[in-house]
Amino acid sequence: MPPRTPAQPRRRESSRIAILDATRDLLGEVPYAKLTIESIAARAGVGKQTIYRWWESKGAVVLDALLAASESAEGTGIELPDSGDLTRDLKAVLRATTAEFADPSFSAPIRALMIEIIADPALAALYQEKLQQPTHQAILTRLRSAQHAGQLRPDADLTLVIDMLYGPLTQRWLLHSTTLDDAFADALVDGVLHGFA
Amino acid sequence: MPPRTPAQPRRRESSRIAILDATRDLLGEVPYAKLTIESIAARAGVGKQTIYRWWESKGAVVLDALLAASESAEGTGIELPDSGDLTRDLKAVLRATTAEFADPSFSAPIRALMIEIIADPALAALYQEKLQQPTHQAILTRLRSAQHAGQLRPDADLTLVIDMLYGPLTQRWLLHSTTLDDAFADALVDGVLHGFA
Amino acid sequence: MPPRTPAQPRRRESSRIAILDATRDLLGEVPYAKLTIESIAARAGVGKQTIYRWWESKGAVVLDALLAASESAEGTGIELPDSGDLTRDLKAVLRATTAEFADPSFSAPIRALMIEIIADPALAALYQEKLQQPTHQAILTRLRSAQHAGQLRPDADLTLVIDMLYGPLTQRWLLHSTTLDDAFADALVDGVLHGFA
Amino acid sequence: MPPRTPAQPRRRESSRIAILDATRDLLGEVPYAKLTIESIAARAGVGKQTIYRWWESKGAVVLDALLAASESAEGTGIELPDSGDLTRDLKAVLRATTAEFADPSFSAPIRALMIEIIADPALAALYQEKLQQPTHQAILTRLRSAQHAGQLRPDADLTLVIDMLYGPLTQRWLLHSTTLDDAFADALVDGVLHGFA
DNA sequence: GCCTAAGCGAGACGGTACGTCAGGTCTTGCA
DNA sequence: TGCAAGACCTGACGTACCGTCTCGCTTAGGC
Repeated sequence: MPPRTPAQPRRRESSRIAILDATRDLLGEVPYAKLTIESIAARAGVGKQTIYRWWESKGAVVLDALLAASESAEGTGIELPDSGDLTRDLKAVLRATTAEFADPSFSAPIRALMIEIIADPALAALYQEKLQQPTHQAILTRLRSAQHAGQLRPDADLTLVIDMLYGPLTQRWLLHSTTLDDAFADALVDGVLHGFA
Repeated sequence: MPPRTPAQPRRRESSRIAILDATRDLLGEVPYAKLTIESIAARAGVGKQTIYRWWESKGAVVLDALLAASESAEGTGIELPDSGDLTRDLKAVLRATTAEFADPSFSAPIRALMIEIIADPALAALYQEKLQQPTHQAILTRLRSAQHAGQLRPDADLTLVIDMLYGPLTQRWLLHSTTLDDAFADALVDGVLHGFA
Repeated sequence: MPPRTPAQPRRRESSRIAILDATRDLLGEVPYAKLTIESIAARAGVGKQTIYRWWESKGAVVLDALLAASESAEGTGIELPDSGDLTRDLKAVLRATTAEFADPSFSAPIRALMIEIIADPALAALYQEKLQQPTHQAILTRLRSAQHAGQLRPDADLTLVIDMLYGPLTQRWLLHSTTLDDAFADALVDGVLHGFA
Repeated sequence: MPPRTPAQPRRRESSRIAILDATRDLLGEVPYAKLTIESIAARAGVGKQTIYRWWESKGAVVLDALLAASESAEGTGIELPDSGDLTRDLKAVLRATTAEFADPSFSAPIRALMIEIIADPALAALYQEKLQQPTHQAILTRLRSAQHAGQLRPDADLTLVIDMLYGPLTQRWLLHSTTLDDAFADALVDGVLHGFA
């Protein structure tokens, strides 16, 4: 007797997409507190159970929605500019991030995700693996290139560098600081690269 | 008719304290999502209306609860050690913060507050003024002293320094990163003070 | 110190009435299977919880709705005609019951209640006490009068007589028998009074 | 090409039996409200669709389940005792019915069926034809024999007699009356045969 | 020291969303 | 092609809290 196929669940792709689309739409329309499972299901034309069947929490849906968006946006992968001048390149990247944070249609969904992540370690792990890691990889590549070019100390902890670049930025953004602008991005890059002592 | 006295609110102090105590207790016992106004009122032996009368939101109650705790803890004010060696002093401070973050009974309430702040700019402003500012003031004092001693460049943006010290730390903590230890604190201080270029 | 009043629940009468009215209205409009707690609450302009707070089950609501209707209808109490001729009086009463059973607006609610009662002994007890007992009382009075007049045997078990009058009637009605008419009512009365041997 | 067989439904007998068995089992185990199509399908190891394909409603399944049970029990047909004494024979029959009603494993399924019947005229017709009619036939036979023997009036409406015997009994049983015992059965038979006037 | 208005505990209320359950339909392989 | 398995949309379930409201009670000023 042939091994019976374990009846793998025949998930309906159209529903999956409708749910993620609805989530993204709603994130742009209503304050996050109003983003309910019911509203997602209604907008997607889907039963609530279908959401509960495939996602563990609302945060997981939001993460997936953002993931789908970023994947369709990137295509193959992200790459940082490499002009040979590390300072200039990093400033460009951080300024871009700053601009994204300033645009609610971009930042609102991520802010929503952050709220879920902070309250849910499991989701945080998923976030790091799926969303953060690709970005970090791209920056790492650029930093290594700078290391080879002698623009960064050979023993520099590149992970730490990344955190020192993004930590303060994210911090100010999450806390609704008004002083999150290009000047700050520039000063941050300078500070990281030259130190203060 | 005599001029009516302006009827200044006769708030009951014992209820205020009971509410803040109950909030702090519950933050240590249940996951933040389970911290409801009703549970606070029940635990405090207080009517719900009494909470709604005096606080604008659950976040405001949480902020007040933490405020009350920190005030009773500090007494007059915080002061950083000043051994003359800035590096050593900052490492000590960041290691202490790291330790606090590692202790759930300490960090859970702040994490809860962060969730509220991220979703509510008004609360964020209150947080910066009431809770963050005193701490930052203390660090600023220490940094200025270091500037005078020539251990920090005279033109250093001290606010930026603070963000570069705390941003990465907070970031890792909020995202449940496992690599948040003394070594990281030390490397962070070294990175900020010496730069990587 | 005076004994503290035990804070008896301050139930809102207007809601109670709105719920019972809505229940009765719906029983006349939709098939019983569609009578949901949610539809009652919506029609009554009331939160679901208000129903769950004061009634144990949907059946209890239905019973109360019928009770309220019958109370407002009767006023003080029911009384059977007493023409001196028991046969004639009983036939009149059973024919009236037959007519009620034939009118859906009358019988649909009771049919609904029966469904609940059959599945719930507790509700059955309530039904007997609150709805059935008054009717039976009235018939009992008439039967006793007939006993005194010598139209019924002195040792007749009047409760049994009532069941023999109403049991077959109800039975046919519940089972949707088509042969439930005045002729049946008449024959039933004759049968009960004279027997078949 | 051979003439295509006209695709008569190839119903799987084993599934039919499994469904009826599962229904009967569950009726004895769980309160009727918990008897769902899903639970039947799961217990029978059958897809829900198979039930929907062959039965119109849950009530129809229940009816079939009881039908199957009674058929297997009886064999060819039921017959009442005929001792020559109608009173004695009827009392024996009604006492037996009373005993059945008192045994939940016997009466629970019928009670369930009653609930469905009361709400569904179509099912009621089926019930009368398939389950009730055979029993009534048997009683009719016995009553006719009594008529010939002069123990019943020649003009007695035997259908009415049956209803007068079973109506009160069923009534009390459905309404969970506690006073449903042998004494009641006996008094009922006496009442039907001799009347109360 | 009494009077009176406010704060207060309690908790009912109209709502919204939760997460679950079952209904009845549809789809996908297996037999 | 009948069937098991189970995903799917639908809609109701009973619960938890929301923020508002109404009750008496208590309690602190102002007379």
